[in-house]
Amino acid sequence: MRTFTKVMKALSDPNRIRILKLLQEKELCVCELKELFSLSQPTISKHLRVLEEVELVTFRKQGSWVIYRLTESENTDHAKALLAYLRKSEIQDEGLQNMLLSLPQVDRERIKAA
Amino acid sequence: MRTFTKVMKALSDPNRIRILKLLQEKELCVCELKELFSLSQPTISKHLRVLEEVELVTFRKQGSWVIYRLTESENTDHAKALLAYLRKSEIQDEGLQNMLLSLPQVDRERIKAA
DNA sequence: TCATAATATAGCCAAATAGCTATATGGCAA
DNA sequence: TTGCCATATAGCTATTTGGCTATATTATGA
Repeated sequence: MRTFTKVMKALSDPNRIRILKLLQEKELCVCELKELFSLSQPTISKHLRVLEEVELVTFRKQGSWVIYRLTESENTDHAKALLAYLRKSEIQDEGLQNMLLSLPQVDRERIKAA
Repeated sequence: MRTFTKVMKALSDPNRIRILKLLQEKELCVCELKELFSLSQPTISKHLRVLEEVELVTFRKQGSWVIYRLTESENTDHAKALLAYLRKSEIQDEGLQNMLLSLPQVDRERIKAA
């Protein structure tokens, strides 16, 4: 029960849904997400932690970057099932649409150079 | 977006999940749910209102009873999709198991007589 | 080694939430 | 009517949550 409701709670915040929908397109580091959102870096990190705690996302470290991606696997637990559901769901949201449009221009190498 | 996250939030409380799993078995009035849960009647009513607002449940009135049931339909919106998911999901919870066991004995006619 | 960039953690605040008690509303029966 | 049962609403409280700023941590590069 606890697992289920924790996953649901993780999915009940619009910014976390936006993060997941963006990660559907490609893996992203915190600094890239920070550039896409109008949120402070610690707030982004906190959301990522919530998503990671219920295994909706995982990360790898590359230098000082922490690069997040969706948990992928054929498991049938709630997190995986709901990620699959989210993937096929159309989520109407202007903010998200704009982020998806600017996503191709977002690039950690460029952010680093700046 | 709002619709999606509101449904998720409705599903992020253990007692509301228990209510939905019980309604999977049969429709129930508030007084029957009150007998199953260790919660005050207003708290039950509040949870039902949350579920009703996102169309996870509907109700009909019969005398002074308000009888709730799962929203059933072939629609493909989030509430319906997640009800279907919940229906096929095993939710491990001792409290819920016990309620399911005593469910056959719960009967609004008997409660009325008492 | 030291400075800087990327990220995480701590701690604060305002808003939301889940519980409660008290009270209002609506239907039915005497 | 009047009283009672079932339910809903109002309003309180403790806790959780999503945001922030300030600070700690870690990796890189000069």
